[in-house]
Order: sequence, then C-alpha cells, then structure tokens
Amino acid sequence: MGTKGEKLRQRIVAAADELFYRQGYENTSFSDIADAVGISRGNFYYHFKSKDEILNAVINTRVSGIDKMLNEWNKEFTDPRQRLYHYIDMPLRNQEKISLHGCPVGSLCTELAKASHSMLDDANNMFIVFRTWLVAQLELLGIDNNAEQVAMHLLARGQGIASVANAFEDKEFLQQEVKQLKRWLDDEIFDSSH
Amino acid sequence: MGTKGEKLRQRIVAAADELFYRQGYENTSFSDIADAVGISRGNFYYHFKSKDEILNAVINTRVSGIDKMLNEWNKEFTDPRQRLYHYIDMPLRNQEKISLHGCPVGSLCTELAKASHSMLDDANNMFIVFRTWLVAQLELLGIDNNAEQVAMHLLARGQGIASVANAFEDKEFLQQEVKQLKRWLDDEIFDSSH
DNA sequence: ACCAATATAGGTCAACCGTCCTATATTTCA
DNA sequence: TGAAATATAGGACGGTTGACCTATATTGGT
Repeated sequence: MGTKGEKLRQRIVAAADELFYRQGYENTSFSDIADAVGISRGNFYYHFKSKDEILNAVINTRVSGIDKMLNEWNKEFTDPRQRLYHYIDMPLRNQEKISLHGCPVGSLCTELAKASHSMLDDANNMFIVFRTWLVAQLELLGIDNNAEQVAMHLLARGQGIASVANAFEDKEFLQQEVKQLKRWLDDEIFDSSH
Repeated sequence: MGTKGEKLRQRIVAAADELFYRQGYENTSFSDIADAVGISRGNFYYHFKSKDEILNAVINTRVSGIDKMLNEWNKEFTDPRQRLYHYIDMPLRNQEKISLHGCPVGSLCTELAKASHSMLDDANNMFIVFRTWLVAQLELLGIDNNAEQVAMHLLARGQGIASVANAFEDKEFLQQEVKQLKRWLDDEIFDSSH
C-alpha cells in the first residue's frame, strides 16, 4: 500500500534535497520544489504539511544516506587507514559541487544556525554520524585517548576546505588542502600509534 | 555638509552589519534594520535605494574595518610571529559570538554563494584583506616560497573552526583547535625558516 | 462494478517583503 | 527670515511565500 505515494514522496525529498543544497533552505519555495518534481503545490502539500516537515525529511534522508555510504566504505576498504584516506578524499571526489555550493552538511548547519532554527540539532546529526565513524576508525588504529578530538579536527578541516573553496570557487586550493590533510593524518597516526 | 545624514547612515550600516551577522542577509528585512535604528522604512529608503546597496555598504565597512584592525595589530605587535598568534587567537577572543553566529566573513560568503549573489566577489575581499596581511607577515618570517598557500591554509583553518564551533555551539572545541593551530604554525615556521 | 481511500490539481488567503511615492518636517544658507 | 535642499514619516503597490481549502481524479479492495 501507498507504493505510488511513497515513490512520489521520495522524489519530492530528493528534489528538495538538491534544491536546499544548491540554493539554500530559506531560499527554496514550495513552488520551486513542486516545479522541479513536476507536480502542483496542492499535491505537494498533501505529502508534506509544512516546510519544516520536508526539511526534517531531507535531514533524515541525508543522515541515513551518510550512514549507508559509510557502511559501504567499510565493505570496500578493510584497512581503517584506507577508510580515512577515502574520507579525506571526499571533497576531492565532489570538488565540482563543493566549489559551487559548499559542503551540504556544513552549509545547511550554518544556515539553520543563522535562522535560529530548532532543527539545527537534527542537522548536526549529519556531522555526528561522520564523527562516530571517524572515531571508530581511529580507535581501530590504536588512537583511543584523543580519537574524538582528532575526529572533530577532521570534520573542521573538511569544513574549512569546503568553505574557502566555495567562497573563492577554487578547486586548486581544494586539491592542495586535501593533500596536506592526508599528510597531517600520516603524521598523526604515526605519532600516536608507534 | 550632510553631517547628520552621514551619522545616521553610519548607524544604519552598523545596525545592518550586526543583523546580517546574527540572522543573515536574506533573513533581515528593511523593517528589521529600521526598527533597530529607530527610524521609519521611508527614511531608511532615503539613505539606501536598494537592499543590495546596503549590503554593499556593509561589506565595504567590514573590509575597511578589517584593514583598520590589521593596521592596529601592526602597531601593537612588531614581531610578525606575535602578529600571527594574534590572528590565530581571534576566534578565541570572539568565541562567544562565533559559537553563536559563526564567522562574520565566512558565513556571509557562504550565504551569498548559496544565493548566487553577484556581490560574493566583493565579500571575498574580506578574506583577501586578511590573506594579503598574512602573506606579508609570513614573508617577514622568511616564508616566501609558499606564503600564499600557508595564508590560505590559515584562512581555511579559521573557517573550519568557526563552522564547527557554530554548528555544535562548542567553545571548548574552539579553544582546543586554536591551540592546535598555534602548534601547527610553530612547526610550519620552524620547518620553513631554519 | 462499486465504493472508500488515496492522490492530484488549482484556487484562495493573510502576511511579509522590497520598492516606490507623496506629504511633512527639519536644516541650510543666501 | 524665507526659500531651497535635505531629511523623515508612513502609506500604497505588486509580487511572493507558506498555508489552507475544496473539487476532481485515480486507485485498490470487495
């Protein structure tokens, strides 16, 4: 039951997700989303009763999407060190989008913080899923005294790279910084685990 | 001439500056600014003919404010190393505001990038003024082969700290990261200049 | 085939926004 | 002082937005 409705609902969330990323949450209207999906506003409102509700759906989709992606990484790479490299390389793989629209996680949190939006806490879960996974990888490498701190540091480095690469629309800078961050990780792992 | 008008104009820009920082540009209306200053919208519109115009004024104020601040730092500290420490400590001095509203420079650029606003280039000048000053200090320390790269790195580190500290509203994290960044600078200066 | 549940469309509404306009008030200076 | 320039107030506008409502259309189960 609800197969068709559920499918459309997912299409709506996917369109909202993309639009929120590209032009921001506040700057995206119901009409924008409805147009992108190709349905009427009335139909849209049948599936989501308020704008907060679709924001919540988008956040949940992103959180579970991140979680799913990290589980796939775990299957793809058995070495925690390789997994961390793969994490650090993430901005590199998405350099086009990131230089144009920033980090989907960070830019949304920034916007919600600025709007004093109550859903900032939910959005933070996007960060926390990454952080939890990072901590797990670091602990596998024997970094257990300050794994959380290192994980937070990695989050922040990624945010810094994305913010500046976005402001200057500078992919070269992004590439340089990713390299540098990998070198830092080498030193960090070496210093703490030998 | 225009002394009174000029003074009010400055009050308007100051109020807009603060509001843009605290609740974002798009989320701040003419009424918000007019109310904050205590004037009518009509009077407001007499001084600024469009919203872009006041955004431009705010950006220019911030750019020249940063420039002025850096010149004062130059007078306050003769040692470029001390100047760089003072730069890195900046988030620490403003930790309350930064954990609440992020970095005034970065969050505005993020918002303008998301809105595809043409004034993003002007906003980037806030970054560039910092970067130019950082390059000058680094070159004084003999770092001349990759000064620009190091300066960009320092910008990005600051943005990462501010973004994450803002998302989590976490001052402890901010303090940790500032310490860590100072250690990094020590290593960087030592490695490159000895 | 029929009826209830679900889905879709499109109109309406109040609120807000940036912009513009006009009517006063205040200041400036000849 | 009085006229011209500047400054201030507040109303009006067209457009957009989130939200709501009602009328159809489609679907699914009996």
